[in-house]
Parts: sequence; structure tokens; C-alpha cells
Amino acid sequence: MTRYNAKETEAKWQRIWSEHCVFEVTEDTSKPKYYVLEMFPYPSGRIHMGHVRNYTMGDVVARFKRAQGFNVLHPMGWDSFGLPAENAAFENKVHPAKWTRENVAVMRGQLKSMGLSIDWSRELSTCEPDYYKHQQKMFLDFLDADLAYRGESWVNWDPVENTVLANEQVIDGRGWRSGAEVEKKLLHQWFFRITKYADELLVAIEALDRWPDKVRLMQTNWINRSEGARVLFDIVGRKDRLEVFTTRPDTLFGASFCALSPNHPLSLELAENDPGLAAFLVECAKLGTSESALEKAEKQGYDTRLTVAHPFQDGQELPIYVANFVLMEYGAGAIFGCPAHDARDLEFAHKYGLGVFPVVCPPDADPKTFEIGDEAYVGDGTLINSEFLDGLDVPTGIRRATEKLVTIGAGEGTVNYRLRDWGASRQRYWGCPVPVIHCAACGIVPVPEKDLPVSLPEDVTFDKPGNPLDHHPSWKHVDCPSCGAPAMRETDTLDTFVDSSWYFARFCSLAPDTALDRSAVDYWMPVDQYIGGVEHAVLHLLYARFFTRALRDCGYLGVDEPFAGLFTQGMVCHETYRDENGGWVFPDQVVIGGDGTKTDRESGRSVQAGRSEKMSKSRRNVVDPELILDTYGADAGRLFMMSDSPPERDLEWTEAGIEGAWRYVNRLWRMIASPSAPIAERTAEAPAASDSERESMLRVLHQTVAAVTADLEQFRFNRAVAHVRELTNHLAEYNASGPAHDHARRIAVETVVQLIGPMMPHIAEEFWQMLGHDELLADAPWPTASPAYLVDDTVTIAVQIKGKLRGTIEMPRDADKASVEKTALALDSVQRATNGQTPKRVIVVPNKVVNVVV
RNA sequence: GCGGGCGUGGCGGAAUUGGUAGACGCGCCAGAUUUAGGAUCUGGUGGAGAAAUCCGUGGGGGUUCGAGUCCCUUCGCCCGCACCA
Repeated sequence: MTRYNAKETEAKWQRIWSEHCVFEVTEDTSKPKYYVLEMFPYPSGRIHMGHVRNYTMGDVVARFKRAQGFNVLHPMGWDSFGLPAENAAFENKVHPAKWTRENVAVMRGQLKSMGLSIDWSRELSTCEPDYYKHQQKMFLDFLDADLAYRGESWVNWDPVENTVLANEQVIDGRGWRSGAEVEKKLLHQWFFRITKYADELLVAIEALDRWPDKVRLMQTNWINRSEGARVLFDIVGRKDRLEVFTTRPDTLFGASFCALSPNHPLSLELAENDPGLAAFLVECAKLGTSESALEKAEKQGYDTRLTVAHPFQDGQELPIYVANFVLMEYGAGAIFGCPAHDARDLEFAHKYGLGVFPVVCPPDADPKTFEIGDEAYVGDGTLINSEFLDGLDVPTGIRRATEKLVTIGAGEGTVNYRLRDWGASRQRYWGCPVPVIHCAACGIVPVPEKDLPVSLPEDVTFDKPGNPLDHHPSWKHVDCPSCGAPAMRETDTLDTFVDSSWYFARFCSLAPDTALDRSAVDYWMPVDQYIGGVEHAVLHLLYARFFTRALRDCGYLGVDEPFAGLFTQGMVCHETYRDENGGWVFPDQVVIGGDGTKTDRESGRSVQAGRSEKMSKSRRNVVDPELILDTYGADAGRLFMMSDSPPERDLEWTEAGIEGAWRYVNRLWRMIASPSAPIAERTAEAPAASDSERESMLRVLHQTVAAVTADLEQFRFNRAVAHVRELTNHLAEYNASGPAHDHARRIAVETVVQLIGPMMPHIAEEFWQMLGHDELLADAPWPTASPAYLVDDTVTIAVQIKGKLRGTIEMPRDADKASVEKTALALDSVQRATNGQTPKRVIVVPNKVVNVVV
């Protein structure tokens, strides 16, 4: 018997699939379509185990749906703009384009060696002008439609590098590379008007029934719609009014102060003539945008000495503070504080000696004696001390108070969202240029369509801080398309989330002259099954949902939602190893001695195993997929990825696990390449007669087909693998001789091969050929379970005494209760328990269980 | 703080609507085969017990003829969000 050569066989089938363009598809209205998409990778250099897991899942679904008769679109591309390329340029003096394209080439080869059923003719890369030129056109259309605009926002500014930093690049208030103290700076930025769709995006979440609840909840919270009221307070001694947003206008009678955000226009204005306030604002700015800093910060305020008039109580005035806990970006950037019924306000009031006036009395408390201690009361109750609101419940009070505000012209009911417009400007080189020109005379002028794409210059340097586009000698200098005068190109590039907000639609057709070929997009969209990491639960998925709607409204496509089904996979984890000096050690460097002690192959130091954690370079607990592909082949790697762990949970990568998968590959090989009992020819006719052994084999077989089909349908890959292995075990024990059995063996072997095909496509294809098929397994239809075999004619019924198992009985299916009961009571163990007495009660659940109560 | 998830053998994990807990795999034990094996095959494998039996799904309580599954309570771990007015 020849040993199975995975490397050779896998290369062979990859070649054949590619030569025959097996996975290249076109719009075919005679078949139902199915669009499977995994989140496309950032070309960081090499694929990692997370990619292997993600793309294996997608491929299993794609191959399964394909076998079920769907016209399956399964494309792949590269999310190839982004910061790491610029960092590499800075650190290794490689041009981002070169670095990126080389990485793409390596990773494409790695993905191909996984044997994915991808239509490679649709490959795209977002950093190439043939992709981003369409994006620039979209941007111009969005400008026209007022879906993109220029605005201002606060950013993390690194004064040494002259650049904007992402939140994760700010470490303890300092730039990650320069170490300089990061400043908050107000900068002109390009925005997408996602807030225009806030309500639509929120409401539509409900209909995304094939999305994980967790992701739906996260998006709901992110958008965070809250109903409340805008309240306008007259500022004493001034003509203007202070606007605040509140969800609790019913507690206005309990107000004891107002507070402004440090960034509030009024705060800034007052600071000009108040050095104390100016200093306080600087203090607040120092906190930065980092969450941990904000978290530790104690509530602090500064008394502006201004007061506002209470809208409902003549003569009543409230002091205005500037407070570090009020966010400019939320609501109106100002609040009124009701310490009795808000924890933060209470903390603030205690600190600054402000009044605490309860106005909501809990249902079980006495309004005359109810007092607020250290804890604010935020629950429902009856309004008290509130004049015209007294005696109302909270919802009614809110309504009544809002009506009153409207009547006296001091406010109105309003809906507020946490969701803010999407700031998409990046002061960086390696991104899609924003196609506008700044002209002194004409203002912001869109680049004419005929001049697209605005391409990135290749001759840039990364030796200076700041945006290379900005210091390029000539690139930004152009004539104004409108008046012809010298003008400047926009040097901001777009956030890479823009690139990934429409790539799924672009896969439908790579037509060169149009971004989205409407007929192709109408055929394929939406994506039926999208698969990726949960880390994109909010931003990427929300932006893509917004972008799809924006494209819809600009006539690019006709769907609302990009992803009809979403699956978020778990992470790939591995044990961690540290040597006696505390240094991390790579798993493949750890040698396990006979006594179980571990040592580092290179240093010879002894090594301790730590808990299993997400694979990461910093902890060195990584296994290179290429090593696995080389050693065991793609099929074994893919099989292990699908076995054991449910796909939504973390998977623990272990040597033993991959070995087990590899053993199964070889076991199947032995069973099929050199079977211990004959397998009938393909052309052999079904026997006229069967026996019970054969029938029972066929029953297991059909039940397995049904189970695996259901499992794959529901992303229960680990169970699907278990079921196939069970069938394999049955097949291995099935050695009866004779033509009827040989025939059944043929069916069983073919079924095993077909069922395992989505997980292990190469060896399955090889088996299919060995079994005499001329056509490809990839083109073979999925097996169907025959209903006749799905029900057993005898059933095993559990016999319990007071719920405890005492034995089992074999009965014909659907036997009548009386005979089941009689058989059960006749059991020795039951006789012993009943001791000859009549049982108090006997419960018979048909075909399942008999419970005897004594 | 708020929200969500998870706790089942030595390990990863199975278990339709409440109905035989531990499928499948790993590991381990015994045997067979082999020059050898970290290959392969056979059998065994939740714990205690000679057995009958008893105990077992993080802990405690409850509902039920019957609970991993439902309810209450408690502990532990993980994830997400967070001064959201």
C-alpha cells in the first residue's frame, strides 16, 4: 500500500481546480445564488491561524452550498491600505506599495495552498488605483448628496511627529513612537453623514435575524438612541440661553446646578477673561481621550459664577459649572444636574456643597420622610416637590414637563443619538486620496471625474515627521479645475474602513469602468453568509451598513443591508511558555523530556507552560500555518480547525489535536486505498435482497447524511465532523461479505467521502477519482438522506425508577403504552425495586422512557 | 458600574421541545502485531464499590414522575461598553 502523500495530492487537485476554473462563476439565473464571504485580510506578511480558521469555515460553507446546487460566489481580496505599511516604510526603508504587494503575493500563495474554493478571477486589492478610483467617484457623489462634508473635530495630535494618532497609538497620554505628550487639537476633517441614517440603521437591526444577538446588541448600544428633551435656560444677566439635553425633564424641580463641557463654546468664551477657568480647561485637556485616564479622573468642576433661571420656578437660579465629566460630543454639551436622581450629579453635588432635592419618591417610601443618602435614586416612583408634576409617575411626568417646556418656549421633546458622524480623514500617505482641491477663490472644488483617479505619488519619503503627501515637492500643487488659478490638493487620505465598506459589492463584478455593475450587484447582493472576527462587530459592520445605504441613495445598488447572515468566529489560542528568565518561548522550540519536563531547544533553559491565550506574536504562542501545511497538509489542518471546538468559541490549537486529524486522514486512506472488504464497482446494480446487517448499515448512513447536512446548515462544524467519524467507525466494522454488502460498502464509502469533502477537499477529490468517478467531487451533488431510513423500527426505551435509570428495553417503534409498561415492569431491576407491590404511578413517554414511581 | 456569555470526565467538547449525561476526538490503561515505534489493530476508560448499588453537569435551594436543560440564589472565569445627561 502506498502511503498518502498529502503534499503531492493537494498540489495536484489545486492545479486541476485552477486549470478547469472550477470555482469561477457568473450570474446564472437558472440556479439560486449564494454569496459566501470571509472578511478580507490585511496583507501583514503571512497568514496566521486566525485566517486559517476563518477561511476554512467559509470554504466549508461555500463547498457545501455549491454541492447543494447553489451558484456560489466565494471571492477573496486584500484590505491593503493602512498604517502598518507606513510603519514598515519608516522602519525598514521599504516603500509601502512594494511591501504591500510582496505581502499580498506571499499570502495569496499561502491561501491557495489551503485549497480554498475561491474565484480568484475576482481578486481585488484596495490599494490599487483600479479599486480606489471608484471609491473617489463615490466620495464625489456623496459630497453632492451631502453625505460627505468637511467639518471640525478633536483629534490626538502628536506635536513631534506632526501627525494625528489613533486612540490605540496613545499610550499613557504619549505618542507611541515619539513619546511626546499628546495634545487634543481641533482639526478640519472629512466626515460621512452616518447620523442621517441613525434611525434606519437602528430599526433595521431588528430584521437582521441571521446575525448574532451579541453583535446586534453592540450596534444598538453604539447608536444609543435616547428620547428626552432639549431645555433652554435663560442665563442671568446675558441675552443668550443655555441648551441642555436631558432624558429626565421630570426631575427639573430637583435641579441644583448646570454643568458645561470644558469644550463648550461658553466655557471657551468665559475662559478668555478668567485665568482660573483657563487653567482648569488645560487640566481637562490633559486628560486626553484615553479611557483609562478618564476612568480614574475624579469629578471636578469650576464655578463660572454665572447662573441660569429655572424655567419653572420664578426667582430660582442655578449656578453654572464647567465639569470634566460632561462630554461636548453628546447631547448639547451641557447638562442640568439633579443630584437626588443621578449618581454622577450626586457625587458632584457632595463635592461642591450643592443641594440635593428628592423629587421622585420610591413606591415603598414615605414622601414626607424620603431622603437621599449616599446613593441617588434612579428608579420609578411618584413625583413630589414638583408643583404641577406632583403625584405623577415618571413617564407621565416626563411628558407633562416636556409639554410645559414647549408652552413656555423653554424647550421641546427630542431624540438624541450617541452615534456621531464618521470622521474619515487621515493625515497619512498610504490611503485613498480625498479627491478635492482647495482653491483660494473657489473654496473646495471636487476633482473632475475625468481626472480620476487621483493617484498616490510613488516618490515619497518617510524620513520626516508628518504626512508625506504634504511634503511632496509637487504633488499637491495643481490648478483649480474651476478657475484655473494655482490651488492645492487635499492631502488627507481616507480611513481604511472606507475601503472595506463596499469591497463586498465590488466582488460582484470587476468591471473596469464602473464601480458597481448594477446587474451583477443585483444578482449577487446581499452577502448570504459573512464570516469574520467579532472585533469588527461595531465599526466595520456599521460603516458597511451605512455605506450600502448611501450607495443605494446614490443609485449604485438596490439593497439596504450588505450582509444577510453574519457569523463571528472565536479566536485561536495556544498554551504559552516562559523560560526561567521570564522570556516567552515559541511552541516549536519547546522540547518535552521523558519525565514531562520542558526545555527550550535553543537556550537549554527549563520552560514552564502557562495558560492558553490568544495566539500573539508578543507572547510567542504562535504556530505558523505554513509549518502545519508542510507537515500535515491543508486537509488535516482544516479538519482540526473544524473539529472539537464550536466555531463561535475559542479554539485551542494543540499538537495532539492536529496529530489526531492527521491520523484520521491516514485511516481513511487505508480504508479506501486498500479496503479490508470488497467495494462494489460503480456500475454494480442494487441487490434485490438485503439483510438486517446491511439495513442497519444503511440506516446509520442515511441518519448521518441527515445529521451532517443539518449540522453544516447551522454552523455546527464540530458535530458534523463527529458524525462523519461515527459513520467511518461503522464502516470500518462493516465487513460482511457478498455482493449486497459490497454494494452497500460502495454507497457508504462514497457518502463518507462526500460528507467530509467540504472539510478535506483534496483527499476527498482523490478518493472520488479512485472510486472511479470521472467528474470532480467539487461538481457532485450533495447526498440526500432517504426518509425511510431515518426512523428505526425498533427503539430502545429507558426504564427509570423515580427518574433513575434501571435498565432499557427494546420495543417496536410506537408500541402501545400498555405493552411497553408491561415489558418495563417485567425487568429484573424493576421487580427488585417494586418488591412485588403495584407501582404508585407509571409514566410512559412513547419511544423514549418509562418512569415507574413506587 | 452597565450589558452579554460561559462553568459538564484527566483534556477539547456532545446531549431535539425537560426524557438513557459524557457522542466524537485527545490522553491514559491492557492486549495483539512489529526489528522498532511517538505506526496500526482490539478491548477498556466519570468517581466509589467485590457486587447489589450509591454519587456525579461550579455551590445552595426550588418546580417536576423526571432537571446539564426551567425558576430563585450564590461563587468563579471571559468578553463588550462606559462619566451617554
